[in-house]
Amino acid sequence: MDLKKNRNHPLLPQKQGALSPGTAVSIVAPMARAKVTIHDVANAVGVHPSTVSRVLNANTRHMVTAAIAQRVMEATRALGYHPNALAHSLRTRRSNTIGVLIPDITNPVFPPILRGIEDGLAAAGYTAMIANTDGAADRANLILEGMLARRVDGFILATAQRKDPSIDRCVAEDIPLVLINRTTKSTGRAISVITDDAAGIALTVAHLAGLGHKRIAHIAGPLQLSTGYERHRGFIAAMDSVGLERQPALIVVAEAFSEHAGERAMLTLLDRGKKFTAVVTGNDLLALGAYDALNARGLRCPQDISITGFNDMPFVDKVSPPLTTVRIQHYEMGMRAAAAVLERIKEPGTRGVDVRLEPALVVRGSTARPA
Amino acid sequence: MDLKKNRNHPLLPQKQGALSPGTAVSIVAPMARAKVTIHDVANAVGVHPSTVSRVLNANTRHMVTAAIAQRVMEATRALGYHPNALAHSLRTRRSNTIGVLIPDITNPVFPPILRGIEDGLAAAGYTAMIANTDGAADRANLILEGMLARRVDGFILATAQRKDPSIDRCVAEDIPLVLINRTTKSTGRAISVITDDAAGIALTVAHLAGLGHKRIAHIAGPLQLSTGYERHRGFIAAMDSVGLERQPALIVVAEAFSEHAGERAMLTLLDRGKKFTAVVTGNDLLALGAYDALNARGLRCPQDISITGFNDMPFVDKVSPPLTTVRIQHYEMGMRAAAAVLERIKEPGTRGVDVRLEPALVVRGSTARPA
DNA sequence: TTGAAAGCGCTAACAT
DNA sequence: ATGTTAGCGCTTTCAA
Repeated sequence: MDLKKNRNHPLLPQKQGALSPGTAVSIVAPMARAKVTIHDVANAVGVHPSTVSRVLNANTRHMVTAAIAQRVMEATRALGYHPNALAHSLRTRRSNTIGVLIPDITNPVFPPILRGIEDGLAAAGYTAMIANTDGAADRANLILEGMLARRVDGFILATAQRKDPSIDRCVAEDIPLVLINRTTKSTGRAISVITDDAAGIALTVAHLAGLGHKRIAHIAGPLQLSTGYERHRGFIAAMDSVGLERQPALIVVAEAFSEHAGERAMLTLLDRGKKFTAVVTGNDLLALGAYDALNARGLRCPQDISITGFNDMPFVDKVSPPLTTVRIQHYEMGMRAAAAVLERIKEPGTRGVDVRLEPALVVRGSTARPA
Repeated sequence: MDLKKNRNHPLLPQKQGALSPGTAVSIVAPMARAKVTIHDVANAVGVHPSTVSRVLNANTRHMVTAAIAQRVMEATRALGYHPNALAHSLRTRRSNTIGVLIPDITNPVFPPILRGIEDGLAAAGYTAMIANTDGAADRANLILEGMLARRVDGFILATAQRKDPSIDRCVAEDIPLVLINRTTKSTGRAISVITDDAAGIALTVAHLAGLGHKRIAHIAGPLQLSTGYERHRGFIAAMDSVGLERQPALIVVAEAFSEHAGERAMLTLLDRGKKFTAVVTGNDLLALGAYDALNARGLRCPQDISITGFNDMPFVDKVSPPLTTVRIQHYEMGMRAAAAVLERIKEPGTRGVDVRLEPALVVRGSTARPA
């Protein structure tokens, strides 16, 4: 508080503020503290603050004499000047920050996606502000408001529901918005960066059919999520296309993309009594849960039942048995999403183009010929 | 740009700014856009901006008449007012944001820690700003500067080296600082929230000794990290304390806490030719790498060699064989760290107290009696 | 090429 | 209880 007085009298014996607090701590304290502003730099050099500002800004630096620019730069270093991004953003209306919403960072699919986003953003001088929604709409809204208040320049949402009010909120706010991994029913002006989910599932069905499986079950993810929906749709289409009969009794929709839900779904499947030799699950977590159910029932994978996952999340090659799954381009997806928001920020007029990444089948130990 | 004119004439036929851009897009555009400020709310209600500010601020709300407060709140909603956190922070010098530096979010130990941090922070109205350093000091510094510029109110660092210049930087800046998971040599005014690493390792050594192992090897993490250092130190102390002879040839220091480094270290150990029946590794990633090495050499775990990890990171119970490891309190650690920064922000005078969490042994399938 | 002046949106003394 | 005033630290016309 007494520091501001200091700022008004730059000629007074410096460090006043740092020393006054009293306690012995001030001795231990390095110089630091005294917040030095563009103002201080200005009259250290003997120029006007606006000149300093010009020097500090890459695209206005050219309008100031090299000699002066030099002295300004020296002064910033000498005084230990550090720009205040808050003031900068307030004035320029750009925060160089992108809000990123994910369901839960604890889900292993997201870390690589986030790395892609962060790296893509960082390359352009932008920063990600990440938050977990736990799939709760009200929490998502709260977070959204907070980020809007912090004036993020755009959003990347990994939380999209097929019908999603918070997306409408962003669209209404007319702020650059990209949907990642999941998409929504009518994207409006939001653009999306996703995987071709149906194609991915088709890969697993073809693989299983090739192995000789006839009775293939499906544990679908929640259908209000585009991933759950598309993979389910893809399963049906693929079964038809390889000419396998699909039985309603062999399809169960899990209530979440989680291990626990996967286990329960598998148990349900088993309890229905209909015979099957393989199950295509909506993602790796579901598949891992299915493993647990199998163990609980004394069945073996792949000897008794083959299982496939989706995502190829980290360490899924290390579980027992190693999971046959669909590899998606996590990191690339993050990078593309970053590029997309950045581009929408630069060209607010344009619509932007949706990206659909190709998945690939990774065959491991959880699938085999039926007994 | 033309929007600001609009703001100065709140009585003019609204939406001017939104329409003027020309293109057909303006028709599609919802109302939004026109950034409404405290000012607009003020003269919609017919009061002074500062009154509106008082209403909006929880701790000044009591100084304004209930009736007026009511009308103000209605106006904010009617006009679609949303606070500008940037302006708020600039004025109050508090951003309600904490900078969080981690080595790499892709390392499965961190997500649960981050959740703890985020949840702890969110409960107090604070937000985490996360970034990955990849263990690179220069990258860390860049990020640090960026966050300092954004005026974060404090830092939580999971990146501490035992000797760490960026920590000195923060201390010099006199900004609340807490070290998490790892700590540093002389913490100065930084406080740390860590696990009792030596005690954790002692648990594994005792377990192995109890199983009858005599010749126990150790794959240590990098010794410039407190975790690597303390666990290594703990291993030596524990071996002495259970009365087992330790052979220098049975200790190898991995160059990183990674699977790859673990694999190489295990290979080195095997190549040295000294017999051993068990190996205590510095963390789970190292242990998983050791698995790979064993497989490559045609050895089996635990029949030929028992292996222990450290961290009990997610899914390590699902690998084959399920890993015996030391469980640390990831989430709790995050929570405590959040609480610690928050407290240091509230009481800048106090030193704060270091936290050392107790680890627990989790016995699974990777350890057994020696052959 | 540089300086002056105004203001981004908000809060906090200080008056009244 | 409310209004006045003066900034927070920066950028950006507009003049000179």
